[in-house]
Amino acid sequence: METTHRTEQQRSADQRRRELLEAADRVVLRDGPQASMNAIAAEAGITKPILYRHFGDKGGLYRALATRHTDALLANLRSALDAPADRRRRVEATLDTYLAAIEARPQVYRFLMHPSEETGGGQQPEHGFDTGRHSAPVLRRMGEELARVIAERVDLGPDSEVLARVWGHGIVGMMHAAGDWWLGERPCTRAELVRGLADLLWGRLERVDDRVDSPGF
Amino acid sequence: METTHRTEQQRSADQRRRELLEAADRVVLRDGPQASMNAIAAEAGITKPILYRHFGDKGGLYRALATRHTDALLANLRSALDAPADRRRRVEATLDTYLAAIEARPQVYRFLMHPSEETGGGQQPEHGFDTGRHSAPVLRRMGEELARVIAERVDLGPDSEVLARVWGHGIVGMMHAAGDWWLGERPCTRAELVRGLADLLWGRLERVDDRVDSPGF
DNA sequence: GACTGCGGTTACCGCAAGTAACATGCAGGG
DNA sequence: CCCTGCATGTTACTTGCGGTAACCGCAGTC
Repeated sequence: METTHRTEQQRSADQRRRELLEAADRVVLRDGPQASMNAIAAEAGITKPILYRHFGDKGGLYRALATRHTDALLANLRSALDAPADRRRRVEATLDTYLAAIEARPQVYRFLMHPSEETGGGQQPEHGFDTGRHSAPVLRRMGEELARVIAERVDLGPDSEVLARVWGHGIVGMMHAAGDWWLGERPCTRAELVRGLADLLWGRLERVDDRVDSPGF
Repeated sequence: METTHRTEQQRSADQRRRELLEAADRVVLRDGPQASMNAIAAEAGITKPILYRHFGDKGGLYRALATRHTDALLANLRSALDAPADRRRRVEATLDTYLAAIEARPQVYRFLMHPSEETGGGQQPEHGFDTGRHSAPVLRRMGEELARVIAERVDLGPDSEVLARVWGHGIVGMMHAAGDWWLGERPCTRAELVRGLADLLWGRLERVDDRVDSPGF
C-alpha cells in the first residue's frame, strides 16, 4: 500500500498544483503581473502559506506560470517554423504566429515579458553587476531556439555557431520590439507588419534607394 | 522684489532637484533599480518626504532619472548616425555606440530597461488591457528616433511612414535583445557582434545558402 | 488510544511606499 | 519688535505585501 499511497498522494499533489496554477492564471490575467499572493490564494479558495508550500516564493509561482505559457508559445512557433513551405513563407508564418499570440492574449504577453521583482534567488551578497539577466526568459528561450534552427538549417560559414545565436536573438528581439509597439499603437494590420518585418530581414535595407535630397542612411 | 525672490527660489529648487537626482543616481548605480526611497534620501542627506515633495512618487523620481540617461544616450546615438560616412559604416557605428554604452555602464542600462513597478499613473480604474506600455521608454524613444531618420533619409515607396516606424522599432529591438544576450554571456567580441548584426540587416539572411542536409530555413 | 503525516489556518514579522502633523529658519509689513 | 507667511525639514504614523512560525484537525496505523 505504501507505493499506491505515495503515487496517489503524488498525483493529488500535482493535480493540486495544477489547480493552483489555473487560479493564479486567472488572477494574473485579471490583475496583471502585480497580482498579490493573497489575491491568488483567495481565488484558489485557500490561504497564502499553501502557495508558499507549493512554489517556495512568489518568483517560483511566477516562474511556473511563465514556463507553462512559454512552452505553449514555443510549441506553436516550432510548428510554424517546421511547416512545409519555402523559407520566406515560413519566416512570415512564424512572425504571424507570434503576433497573433500576443494579440489574442495581451495580458499573458505582458506577464511573460515582465522581468520585474525577482531579487534573483539569493544574489543578495553580490549586490550588483549581474547584468544581462533582466530580459524575460521567454525571449532568451525563443532566441536560443531560433539560433538552433538557423544553425541546423543554413550554412553560415566559419563562426556559424556564434553567428547563428547573434541572429537568433537579434531576430527575436526585432519581432518582440516591433510587436510591442504595434500592440500599443495599432498603426497597421498584422499582415502589413509581418510583411514589413519580413522585408527588413530580406535585405531591403541594403537595396533601398537614398532619397535624392538627403545624405543617405 | 517679488520676481527676484521667485526666480532665486526657483533656481535654488532646480539646483536642489539636480542634487537629489545625482544622489539617486549614485544609489541606483550601487543598489540597482530596487533601491529604496529611504536609501536615496539618506544618500542625499535628507529624509523621504522631501523626495516626495520634489518628485511626487517613486515613479516620478525614476522617470526623471531615466529621462536624463536616455537623453544622453540618444545624443550619442544621433551623433553616430549623423557621422560623415557611407550607410553601412554609420549603421555599424551606431550599433557600436549603443553596445559600448551598455558595456560601459551595465547598471545604468539595467535600470533604464527595467519597466517594473509603476502601477502606471492612475490607471487603477481601467484595471486591465493596457498592454503595450510595459516596454522601457528608452526603447520606444530610440525606435521613434530611428524611424524618423529612416523616413527622412531613404525612399521606401508607398506607406513609407508606417514602414519606417516598423523598421525603426524592429531594428532597435534587434539591437537591444542581441546586446542584452551578449552582455550576459559574452560569447564574442563587441566588433564581432556589430559585424554579425550589420550582416543580418544587410540581407545576408536572404542570400545565405541552405545546408545540403536540411530542408532549408 | 496515543502517534504521525499532511492539508489547512491564524497571527505575526519586516520592510518599503506614501502621508500627516509638527518644527524651524527666514523674508517682509504693521 | 513682533507677528505672519512660507518654504524646508523632521518624526512618527498608516497601509499593504512578501514571507514565516506556530498551531489545528483529521486521516490512517500500530
